[in-house]
Amino acid sequence: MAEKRYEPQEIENKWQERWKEAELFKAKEDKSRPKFYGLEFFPYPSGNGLSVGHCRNYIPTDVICRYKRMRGFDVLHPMGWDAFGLPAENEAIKRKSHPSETVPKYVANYKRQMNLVGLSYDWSREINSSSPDYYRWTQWIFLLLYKRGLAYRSGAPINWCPSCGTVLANEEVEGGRCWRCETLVEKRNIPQWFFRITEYADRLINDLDDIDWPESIKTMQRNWIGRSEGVEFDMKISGYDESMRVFTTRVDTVFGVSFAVLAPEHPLVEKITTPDRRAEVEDYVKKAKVTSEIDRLSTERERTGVFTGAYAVNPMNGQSVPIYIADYVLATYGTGAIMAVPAHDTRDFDFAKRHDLPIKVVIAPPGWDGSELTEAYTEEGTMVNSGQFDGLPNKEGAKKIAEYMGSNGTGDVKVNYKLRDWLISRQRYWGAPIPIVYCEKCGEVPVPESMLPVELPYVEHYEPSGTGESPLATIPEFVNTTCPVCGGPAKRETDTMGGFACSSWYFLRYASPSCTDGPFDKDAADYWLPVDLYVGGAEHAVMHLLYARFWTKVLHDEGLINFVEPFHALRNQGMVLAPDPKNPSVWIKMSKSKGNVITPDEITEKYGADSLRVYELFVAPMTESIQWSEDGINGMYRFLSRVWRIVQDYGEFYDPEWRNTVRQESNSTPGNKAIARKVHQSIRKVTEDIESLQFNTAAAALMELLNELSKYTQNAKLDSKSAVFSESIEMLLTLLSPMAPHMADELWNQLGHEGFMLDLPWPEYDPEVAKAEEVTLVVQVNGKVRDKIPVPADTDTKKIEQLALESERVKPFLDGKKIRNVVVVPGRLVNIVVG
RNA sequence: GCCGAAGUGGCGGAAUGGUAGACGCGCCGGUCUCAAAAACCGGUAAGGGCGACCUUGUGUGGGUUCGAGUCCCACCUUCGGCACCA
Repeated sequence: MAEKRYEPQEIENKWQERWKEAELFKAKEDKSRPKFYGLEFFPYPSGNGLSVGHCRNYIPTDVICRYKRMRGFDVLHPMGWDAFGLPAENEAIKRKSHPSETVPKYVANYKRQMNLVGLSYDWSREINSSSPDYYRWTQWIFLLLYKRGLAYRSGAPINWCPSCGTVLANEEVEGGRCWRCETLVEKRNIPQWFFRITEYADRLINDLDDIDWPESIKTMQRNWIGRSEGVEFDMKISGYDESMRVFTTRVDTVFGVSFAVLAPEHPLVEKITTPDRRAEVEDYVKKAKVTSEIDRLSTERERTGVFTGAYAVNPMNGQSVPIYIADYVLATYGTGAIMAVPAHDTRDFDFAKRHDLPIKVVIAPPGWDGSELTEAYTEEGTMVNSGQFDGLPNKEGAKKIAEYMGSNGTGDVKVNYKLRDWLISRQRYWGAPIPIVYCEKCGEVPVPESMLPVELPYVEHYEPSGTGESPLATIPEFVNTTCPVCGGPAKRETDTMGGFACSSWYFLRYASPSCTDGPFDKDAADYWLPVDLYVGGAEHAVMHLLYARFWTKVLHDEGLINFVEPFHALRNQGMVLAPDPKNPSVWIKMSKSKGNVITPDEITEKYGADSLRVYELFVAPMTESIQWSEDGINGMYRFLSRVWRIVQDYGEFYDPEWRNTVRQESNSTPGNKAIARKVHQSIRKVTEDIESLQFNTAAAALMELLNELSKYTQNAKLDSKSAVFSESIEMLLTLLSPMAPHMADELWNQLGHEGFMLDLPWPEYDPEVAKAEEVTLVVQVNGKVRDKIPVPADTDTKKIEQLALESERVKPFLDGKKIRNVVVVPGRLVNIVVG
């Protein structure tokens, strides 16, 4: 047989064409079979194209989808484009083009690259969030939220990114900076559209218990929502007919209040400040306004604040305490006012020290001798100096005080959240227009469903104005319209929705991507959803992954779907790291801006897509970051070349009818028996590993199988068709096919078969064949290995013990010592305990 | 500071409480070759011994157990997240 070298470039393109012609990856809705919906975060198409880093996201899902297909599932594995939004628009600006031109160009390139890697997407379901067919339904869902009272316009202070020229949601601000461009955000007061995600806070926390997500992401969401239970109560302000309402989670410490604090922005500040304090207070308020955002970034912040001149009364003991304003109290959380208990809160303690305020202990630490505290005591303890509550454990005291306050009307149990409503307006061009018009007579009017989509007009100059006004506001033909209610003159809302609106429901659209009478077909959504496995980066923990859960719950409440969580299992793939060109000993994330990108194009050109795929699967568990290594790829190329060669060298001994005789033949010689055993052990191992997403060890198992098979072919001296060899090579190719699909299909055809391995059933292992006949008995003395004895797998305990004690290697260690115990673990080891 | 994840050869990483280092990379030696590359075969935790073997070894210190990389306690380090949320 003429030896053919393994030239992946030749075969890969051929098979990609054949897969396409056969529509091999088209999702079938058989419905008599189980379904599997595998999904990756849909990317925004960038001009930089895909790197091998992006492939780390797509390859594992591709393997599991191909595997599930062979397992007999109806598989949905779609791909689409997060084409609306800031990243796409910024990129077009940078390249002095228009997003409507750049997006299709970049999409075509992404698609080309994805096919190059052999990803099994059903392209008949491709979606694009910037297409009117799609965003029409984004607008439709906006109106649904509006109808349900979950979308509203408000003038609360919001975060403004001066560089992006738009407002941002809270989730898009990281450490006081814009998450995209790292510019410091400013506070502005511009009326904006919000989604009332806070209404779903409790459900968003509780339902986390039912989904298979990384614990770290769940924790991040819980912390972001930040539920805390406490008590809200009134403190009367001396000399005024006013009181300040405060929130505390430590009502048990209320007898230790030695001052109270208002946020600088609190409306009461103006009213209660005494004339002699006014100048200083106003000065502080002014400073707080200007510097608070920047200050927040410094870790060692001073606990500043000023006295207002007013006093508040502690409702529990009637004591008057001074009221301060301080920027460590936030206007946006709770009531914007607190009771301060320096003895039991570290911030209040610092403030009290700095301003010379009393520190009164009311929760005694265990063994407390009455001395002064050197730092706040925030742990549990016994209540002291707390009137009738003295002597109670503080937790119990908290309950009693809350009850007492409830009964006399001073306070109530209250739950607060850190979560703020989701700000959706953007003063940018490239997004779905918010479907609202403002009529002089009728006021705010939603655009009727029949008039959707509100199309985004094409404009030459779409750059952000930076004034807080959307670029759409400069287009009279867009702005001026008629009121859908009264027909009178009206103006359109000119803000667009942030990109996270588009991505909050796209996974539903794939179920019925061309549905025209709704965002999706209910039956199709109920069949395919929820997503069984969702793979993407962890950076979306409190953005996309939170928003999508919220929208899913709203759609469920409207009766449009029958599930409440969109993504059953979630995994975060690890990053691909490459050396920093500025400092090659440092590994950093592969990115265009750092100049260390490797493209799949150059790698497939050199080694082929299958080598790239196996490399990214093998090098580490999918959730770990990896250090890119071309030597590593070459190793995978070598592995695949050896698979290739074994078919070239021994393919003539392959018999497609091997099933008839294989068990007989495999029992004929020890060599046959051993390789058959390895084959069936490998089927078990690879199956289990793919099921549990441990692709690295699955690939390692295939390498082991190949190593054994190579030895077998060298020793067996094959001279005619062999059922044992045939089973081995067929199983090797089958198990390899989800990871290296091009090579598998090529060799499968070279062995004389038609069609695609994807259409084959996944093999089952035979436990009888996989069973080891002989095991290595490890003999330990006091836990140290002293001998290894091969024994038949079914040797009984007594015999094992006897063999161990008779071992020549073991004897010297028993010499002159008393045997105290012999532990026998059948099939594994013996431990002789001497003393 | 709080929360989360993780520390294993030269490197990436394997190990239901039961032979630590599977598999791969790199390196060393060999075969083939005029030579090199490729390919193939063998070796490769550290220390000791001619050797069979022995000793040590999974971040540190304790503990539980016949037996601990794995479980428990304390600590150290790295990475990721949050950033005064009362």
